[in-house]
Amino acid sequence: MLDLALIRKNREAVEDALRMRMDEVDLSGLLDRDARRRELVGSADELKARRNQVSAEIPRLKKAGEPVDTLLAEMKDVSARIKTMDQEIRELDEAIRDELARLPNLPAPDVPAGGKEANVPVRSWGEPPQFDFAARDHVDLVTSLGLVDYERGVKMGGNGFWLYRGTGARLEWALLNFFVESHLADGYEFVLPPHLLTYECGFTAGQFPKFEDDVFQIRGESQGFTHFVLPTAETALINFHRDEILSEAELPRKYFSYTPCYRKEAGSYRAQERGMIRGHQFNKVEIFQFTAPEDSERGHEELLEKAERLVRELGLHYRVSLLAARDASASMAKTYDIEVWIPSMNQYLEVSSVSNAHDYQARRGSIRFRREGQKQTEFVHSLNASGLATSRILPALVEQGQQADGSVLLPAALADRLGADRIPAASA
RNA sequence: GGAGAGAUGACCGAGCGGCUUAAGGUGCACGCUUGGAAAGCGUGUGUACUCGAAAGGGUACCGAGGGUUCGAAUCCCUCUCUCUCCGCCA
Repeated sequence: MLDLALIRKNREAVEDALRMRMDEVDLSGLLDRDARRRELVGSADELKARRNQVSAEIPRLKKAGEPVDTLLAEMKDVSARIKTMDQEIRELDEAIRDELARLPNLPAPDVPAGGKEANVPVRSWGEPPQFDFAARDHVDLVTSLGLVDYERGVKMGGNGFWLYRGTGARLEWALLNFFVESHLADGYEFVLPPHLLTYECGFTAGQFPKFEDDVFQIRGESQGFTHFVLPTAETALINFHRDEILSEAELPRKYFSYTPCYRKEAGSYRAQERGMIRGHQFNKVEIFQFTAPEDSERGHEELLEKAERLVRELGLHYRVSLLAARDASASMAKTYDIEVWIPSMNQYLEVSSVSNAHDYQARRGSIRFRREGQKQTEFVHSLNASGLATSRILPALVEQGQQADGSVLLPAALADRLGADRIPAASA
């Protein structure tokens, strides 16, 4: 959510920034409603002050035996007018909040305009592996090695699901453990949140109202939308401190979660994205920070470095891009993507989005802090990053690590956990 | 799922139509006191909107929403949540 006071003061600048993300921007309706609302609040408050004053007067006059009939009549009228005004104020409040809630975040000053094509390469690490044999793709590899069972996964969950089995399940678990231990070592607090969340959680995250249809919704018999299944742990973690006021000394707060992530991905199936590149359920460890505004830039770089380090320690070739305004999530001011190389697709795919929301989510969820000695509260900044999602790491691992004999070499970080430095070729 | 109880400020807790500017206590902050501390005494102690350059006003908020009334924490209605007991269950 954007700051309405900022919009009032710098309408032109805000509209220009929004145009980087929206085709049509016109805030005049919003500002008209805001002006009308403030005018009404002023008049209604005056009438209420009068009412309070007279209400104190009446029992005094009665006690003194003075007549109060004219006052009572006046107050009856005053109360009726207040009621009408309050009603209109409520309607305006709702309209303003709704309109404000649908506006995306302002891109940070160093974010390039444009869509995907305008993304800026930041750096890359390693080299794409060269194969002197016929390299296989991840679907072929994980299936023949007995790591992932797509057919049985689909039998259980339908299209878009898979299951990990045997060594594949152990590999998946080892990856997640590797991530978890890395964040613990860096002093992040481990949080295992509910997976079914209330509407309010999705609103705070910036997921709702715009993207209500992207998540799996749980509906009650008559009350409609009661919960949704989290599409990322970010939607849970941002709500950790919702409606709280933190002290300056408590910042930054650093958390991480492991959860499966559930997404509808309706109509997004592409033949190229078969396997586990885009499914309805995948595993992810999410890292999160709440910081003071002046520290969020540093926190953002810290999260980027943490996520990158994980990919590096897995020995995977990757690159980092700064996303252009229209390629990043609408809630975020600035986002880096870490993309890992998938040889069979001849393409880099996102394994981590590292984002700084500035105060956009904090405003939606009223997450504030107070500086030492200050009375006024301020909104915190919120930052999130995958650290990491496994559903593209595993394909990258098996494809980049595959050997001529059909086995797959494992990086030390995983070999230690699995007690073997390679996955042997399928015996058949 | 059944039955009952409750929701008041950072916390505990009173209040049950105008004597409430939400009593009293605890905590916290500052001051007095002290060699230092404790105790004691004093003062202060929320969130938000709005007007204002500021100083400072005004308004709202006693779970949420609506109603009755000149006036509601207090009366009425609806909803939500929490707790206790019983049942079922991983």
